[in-house]
Amino acid sequence: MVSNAAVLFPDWAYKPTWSPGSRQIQLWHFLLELLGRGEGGAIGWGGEWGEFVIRDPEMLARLWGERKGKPHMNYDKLSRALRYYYNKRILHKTKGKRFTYKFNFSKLILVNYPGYPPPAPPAPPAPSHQVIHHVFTSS
DNA sequence: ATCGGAATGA
DNA sequence: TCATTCCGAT
Repeated sequence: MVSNAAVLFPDWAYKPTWSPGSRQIQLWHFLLELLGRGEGGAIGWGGEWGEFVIRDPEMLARLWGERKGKPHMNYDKLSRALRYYYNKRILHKTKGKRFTYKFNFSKLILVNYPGYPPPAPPAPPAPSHQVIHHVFTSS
């Protein structure tokens, strides 16, 4: 079966909030949750890596509203929250494609890690003799 | 549909 | 800080 790629993050990727003890589920966590679940109707992965399509905007809003205890949530308001992710570089819009957005996975981890370096170092890179190195300058 | 300012809440 | 709400502009 063509399974959805499970997108799992290490614990520390799930951003602790500024207010300890009152952590709230974040929208992008919720989206990943549905996406990873292959929840069917409301949302699904798109063509490119990290791209997703909202098939049923109002349904998604309903689910999000239930999770947050906001019965009057709708797509207009949910999408405003998505737009705030643009500056944070968590998401961007796939222009020209209706209801289609794309995760910036590489940024997600960094942006949400409270103070590098990570306590648990990732797998040590195994550089081959043939290396294509791309240097990213941090902002 | 999509964008982003502004006020407000938790 | 991350939304929620409202809304005028594109």
